[in-house]
Formats: sequence, C-alpha cells, structure tokens
Amino acid sequence: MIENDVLIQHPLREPMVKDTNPYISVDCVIFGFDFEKLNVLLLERNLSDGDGNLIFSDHSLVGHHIKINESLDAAAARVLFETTGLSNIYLEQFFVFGSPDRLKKERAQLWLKSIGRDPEKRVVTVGYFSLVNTNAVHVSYTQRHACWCNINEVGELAFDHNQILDKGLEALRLKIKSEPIAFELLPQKFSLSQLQKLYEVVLGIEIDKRNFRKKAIQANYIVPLNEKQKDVAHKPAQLFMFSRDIYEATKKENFNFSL
Amino acid sequence: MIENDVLIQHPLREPMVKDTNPYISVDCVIFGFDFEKLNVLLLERNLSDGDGNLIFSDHSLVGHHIKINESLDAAAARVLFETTGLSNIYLEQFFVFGSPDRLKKERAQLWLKSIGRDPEKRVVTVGYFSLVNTNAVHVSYTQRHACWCNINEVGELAFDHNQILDKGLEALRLKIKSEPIAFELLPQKFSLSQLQKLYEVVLGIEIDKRNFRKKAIQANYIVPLNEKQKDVAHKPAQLFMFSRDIYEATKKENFNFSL
DNA sequence: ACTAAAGGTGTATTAAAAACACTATAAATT
DNA sequence: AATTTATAGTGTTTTTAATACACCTTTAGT
Repeated sequence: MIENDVLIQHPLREPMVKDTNPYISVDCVIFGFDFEKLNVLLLERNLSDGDGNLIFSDHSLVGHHIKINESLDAAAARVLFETTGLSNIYLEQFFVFGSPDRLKKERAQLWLKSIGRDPEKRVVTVGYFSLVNTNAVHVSYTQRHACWCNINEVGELAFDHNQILDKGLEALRLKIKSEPIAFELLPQKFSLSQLQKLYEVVLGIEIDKRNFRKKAIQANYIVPLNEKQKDVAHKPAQLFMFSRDIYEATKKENFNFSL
Repeated sequence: MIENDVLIQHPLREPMVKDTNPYISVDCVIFGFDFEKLNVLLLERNLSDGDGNLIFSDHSLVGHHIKINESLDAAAARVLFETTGLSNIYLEQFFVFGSPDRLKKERAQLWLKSIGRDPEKRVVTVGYFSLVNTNAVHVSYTQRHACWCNINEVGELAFDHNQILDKGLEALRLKIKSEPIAFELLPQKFSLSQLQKLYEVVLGIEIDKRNFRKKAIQANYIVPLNEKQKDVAHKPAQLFMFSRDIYEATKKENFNFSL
C-alpha cells in the first residue's frame, strides 16, 4: 500500500492495513512501447501540509503491500490490474530489495508519516516487470496521476525506485535477448519495422534493417499475414503475428556459453 | 531460523526469534564441484517424538530468518559462513518464494510445531546460490549433519526446497553461460580439463575437447602458469588461473539476441 | 506530377561453431 | 626394462551465423 492510489487521493487517511502483510510489498515496473520509445508507467506523488501547501511532488513506481494470503505473483497482477485495468499480462519477478535503509530518505520518511505508516518499519519489496502495449492502456482508465514516462527521462523517483527501475530494465534487456517477450509490447499484428524499433529502444542499439528482417523471416514463429498497414502516408507495411505454438514446438535450447 | 543447526540439535526448544524478522528468510543453494560432479550442500533434518523415536528424517537447504536490521545479502553471507566457515564467497540472489502454502506440507507443519514456530505464520524466503570448491569446505568445520549431495541424486527435500534448488540450478546455468563464475567453483590453479568438466556437469552437456581448449586459450583472462599438476598417474596438465583484472579490462558487451 | 516518408530487397565478407583422430607424458604394473 | 593405463595436448576442414552495405517501391499529401 505504499504507493496506493487511494493513499494518494487521501494522503492523511490511515491505510487499510488489516488484511495486508506489513513486511512485504511488490513494486511493478510497467514497461510500455509506443512505436517510438520505451516508457515506464509512473504515479505522481504529492505531499501537502495541513494548509494544502505542497511540500514536494515527485513520481513513484506502482506498488502495494501483499495481502495476508496472497501469492507474490497474485499481488503483482492485482497491482497491475488496479493501475491499468489489464489482466493476463506478462509479469516477471526480477529481484528483491531488502536493504534496511531503503525507506530512509527524507522524503520517504515524511511520506510514510503522512500516510500513517510507521517510518521505522522495515519493508522488503519484490520487483516485477511487466510489458504492455502503451496503446492498450487507456489513460482514462488508469488511476489518476499515472503517466507514461520515457525511460531516458525519468528523474529522481520515490524511495529506492530508481534502483528498482534500473534493475528491472536490466532484467528486461537480458530476457528480451533470449526469449520472445518482445511481442508482449506490441499489438497482435505488427510490422517488422515496429519489431526492430522495439529491439533498438529496449537494448539501446541500432540494428541493420536487412539483417534484422532476414533473421525475423527465418524465425518461422513470426508469421506473415495477408494484411497490410492502412492509412499510413507511405508504402504500407506487411503485417505479422507471433505464434507461441510454433515457437514452443520448434525452439531449441541454445547451449552456447562465452566462458 | 527454519533450518538452523541449533534447532536441529535442540528440536523442541523455542527458537530465538527476538532479533529476527519472522516474515522473511533466506535459503542458500550452496553448489560445490569436486572435479567429477556438481554437488549441493544439504542438512539432515530429523524429527523425533518425545520418546526419541524417529518420526521422519530428510534433508533441507541451508537457511535462516533474517535479522531485524540485516540486509538480505548479509543474511545469506551469514548463513553461508555459519555453515561452511567460508566468507567472501560468491553469492547471488536468484528468486523469491512467497507462495502462501509453501510451508503447508505435512512434514513441514510437524517440524514447525516441534521447533515452537507458528505453522500458520507465512514466511517469504529469498533464494541465493553460492559457489564453492568442495575441497575448500572442511566437512569437519561444517555444522554436524551437513553433507554434499550429487545434484542428480537429491531426493525429496524439506518444505519447498526442491523447487528452490531447481530454480537455483537454472539460475546458475544461465549465469555460467554469460559470466566467468565457473572459476568460483575451482581452486585458484586449475587445468583446462577441470574447467571443461565443470561446464559439462553444470550444463549437463558434452563438450568437444579441442574446441573447448581453443576457446579457453583465446580468452586472455585464462592465464597459463609455469606450473604443472603433480603426483598424477598420467601426463600432468598445464595449470591456469583466472584473472578478473584482465577479464574486466577486456570484456565486451555482447549485443546478440535470438528473437 | 512531384515530394515526402517509410517499406522492401540480395550478395559478398568475415567470424565463430562444430566435427573429427592421433601422439605425448607420467606413474603404476609386470 | 618393457608394458599398460590414464589423461594431456594438438590442427584442419566444414558449416553456420553475423556483418556490411545501396537502391528501388509504394502510398498519401501537396
């Protein structure tokens, strides 16, 4: 419940902690791709004094304490659903953050006091990253004060959330190099240029178009459709879809290692 | 404190919980290589009734609850030290296990009751794996009832420890393919055959000797020494050492991805 | 009809992985 | 002293994958 929407709307109200585990939370790094850049979903965090004067304003990742009898995965899925309205979304645990001083920054302490939490209580948080197509998230549905922020333009975040974000991005980069999770960030039907751009912004590299397409077309689980882009002011691209069935049926383990 | 030695020796005594966090523990998968197979360090767990009759006997990984103001990494290092007497050892967090029913197996419940823990209390545990040279651990030093068990001959373990072990092994395999952690399992001076055997047993594959040696010799951070094996009943092997300095200075990021 | 913007295509070079079999050296045995 | 046993050590060819690179095509907008 650290960064709960309810809390943000009612910062002085005691959080409903009775059915939550006070020691353990989950934080979600929700990545979204908008065909140009990689974004992360952040919440605004505003702290005001009794007279309504703003003490500070910054951003945080999305997170909650877990419920008493809830699995970690379920807690992360719940947080994601409450924030975006999406379910059945790719979610992966990537690290646990358990430093005893992770909530000891001045703003964190002020914030915890203001929402009625014990600022001394130690909370271990489990980091998840999740992948969504930015366009699939209707910002109207997302909780208020949520926004997509370009991964390269994130300022100083609440708590240890910069560290969580960095580690989540690292986990995403590692994973996208070896498993077909890129498709989770794209609509079902996509062009190869979109796929290429996605790899480029996630990995932070440039890729040669012809070599990339050669590789993609060789992968038989990237299936060409009898369909083209519409209403674009240039030659419309062939659309493709990802077939998990074909991927699972034909994948081979890659035993390479680099010493 | 779940699988603490003290508890094993005094199964009916109330654990000293006053300075430990009751919600969070660490469990260590301690891997060891003995030049033939990959082993994991297990503790014996014996439960007896009031008359000293054995109710059951099995094995567990090594783990403790974290202390109130201890970081997760520090807790794992402490557990490792208490078990093996080793410090400054490679340790890596690989996953958190937080299912609400992870301590609900019948034996787990009996065990928790017998050591005076609330069997209903939920514990989230953080998995670490660690790499040691089997020969560096003097079993005389290790706590009583600790033993090395071949990774392929592990039976049913306590709690959810089979799951933790599997995930730890998976993490080790992933990591050893991309970073030079193999050397943590070897003595400082080693032969290329030993290194090859290590890769073979960790990854569960066979590797061609000539191709392996070519690759190893190309890696300039695997440094030949002016020294050979002694007292072996065959041609003595050239010894090598791993230079982290050279590795760090010459490594290049590998941007390959497999779609 | 022309322009702007992105889509789409093939070949040659280089680098890395894989396949493969025999000789060398030390200690132990006869 | 000769033989056996056990592991060390060594190169070349083939196959596969990665890289580098430039021009024409199609659509909408002007």
